Amino acid sequence: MISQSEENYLKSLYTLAQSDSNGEVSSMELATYLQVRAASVTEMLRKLRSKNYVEYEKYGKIKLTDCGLKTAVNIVRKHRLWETFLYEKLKFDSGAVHEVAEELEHIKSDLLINRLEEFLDFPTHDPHGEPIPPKEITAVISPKVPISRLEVNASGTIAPITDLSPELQDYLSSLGISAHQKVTVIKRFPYDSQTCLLTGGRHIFISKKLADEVLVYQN
Amino acid sequence: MISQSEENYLKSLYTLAQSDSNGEVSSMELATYLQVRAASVTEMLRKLRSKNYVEYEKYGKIKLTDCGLKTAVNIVRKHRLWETFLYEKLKFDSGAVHEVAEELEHIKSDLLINRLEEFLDFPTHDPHGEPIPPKEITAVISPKVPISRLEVNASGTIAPITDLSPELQDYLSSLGISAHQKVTVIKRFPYDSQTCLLTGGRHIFISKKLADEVLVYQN
DNA sequence: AAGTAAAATTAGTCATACCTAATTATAATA
DNA sequence: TATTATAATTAGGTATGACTAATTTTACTT
Repeated sequence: MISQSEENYLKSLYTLAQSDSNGEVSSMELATYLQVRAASVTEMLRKLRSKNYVEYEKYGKIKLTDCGLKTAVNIVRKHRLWETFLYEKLKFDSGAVHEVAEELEHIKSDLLINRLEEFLDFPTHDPHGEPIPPKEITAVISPKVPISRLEVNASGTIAPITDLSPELQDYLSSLGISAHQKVTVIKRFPYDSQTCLLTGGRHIFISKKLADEVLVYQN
Repeated sequence: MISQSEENYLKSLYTLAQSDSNGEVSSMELATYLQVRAASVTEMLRKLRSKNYVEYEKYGKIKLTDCGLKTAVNIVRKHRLWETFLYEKLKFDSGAVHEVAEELEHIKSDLLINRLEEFLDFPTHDPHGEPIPPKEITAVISPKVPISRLEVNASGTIAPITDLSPELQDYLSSLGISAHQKVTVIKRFPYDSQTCLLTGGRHIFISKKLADEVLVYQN
């Protein structure tokens, strides 16, 4: 899981490379921009390298990897969509949107940002006139597993349930379970394999039979 | 500045006290609810006490102070307003709103949450039917100071500028400065007291004359 | 080519927020 | 009342992400 700090470093790396003439970013530039010390930058670069977000050798050039670039662009995309929301819908002054968007950009939900984009009617530019990068075409088909296959303490996101029987859909909805919802397995009782889930701040108990039917994306 | 964890503890304390018959919350209950160990709860309680959010003696009862209660209610308010937004505007399933609202509730901007409430047309209940607490009547008149009085590294939020001359308002807007905007003093040059501000990710230089005129709320 | 200033790195420290293991206090029960 | 189980606390440890101070490397200048 990428941290807020890591995201900020990646975004800054990307932003600075864009505005710099040569496209190269130094540690000092990063440190000044992020208002931290050079030593902190060095440490973070080592971590980002270990996670395959940047390439660099010590005293050498800093370069985003493909993965780092994708991640950075995605944060910029989120930032600009939130700025647009604040300006267009909440009537913020254009000067005031940045600060709040700095926080909102770190909210981790693809569904959220895609729905927000749709809600804003697919804007192409933010209030400052900067272009909003398009959605990453993630043709990654994440494998689905039944809840019964999730281990205790593991989490998953409920997959669309439209291909289940209407009875089952009703039952799930009455239990308070719906698509896109994050669930965590709290406990499984050996006696009858009853599963206790934590979701939406509540505990829900489901039978083995149901847990075999409902699929989740593992996270 | 209150941290995200501190906010979560306060909110949980409030929520558990509401649902419990006696209104008393034990450390173990908190630990289970927050999915942390009892030792972590003890530590956090000591910290919250030192910040005057809770009252308690060791091995004694836990009780929110006035300030702790206000803070907790405010987080619940933000949570429920965000849930309403996700459900009403972004067409989230009601089961899926909680998880994302758990993150959104920690965004620190009074302006944001008040504008969101207005945008949603002052809803009284969230998608689960829970009441949305009203805005805290904070008759606290925060003192305003001119930017020239902010020390280096200090931050402030630009106060409404409508009582300045139209010329000055134009000038500020051309510099990219508007009300509600957060600014940080990066540097002040002794020679002419020119001030360098960081705002919206950009550096802006303003004269002593201007810095004397523009007022900020200190944060 | 040598000297120096700036940039980058390393080593060691601190605060936050979690953890485990061991201990102490409280509450329930025989 | 003595025992015992549960709850709460303390002590000590980990990872993150910042810091300062000291050192090393690079790059510029003469």
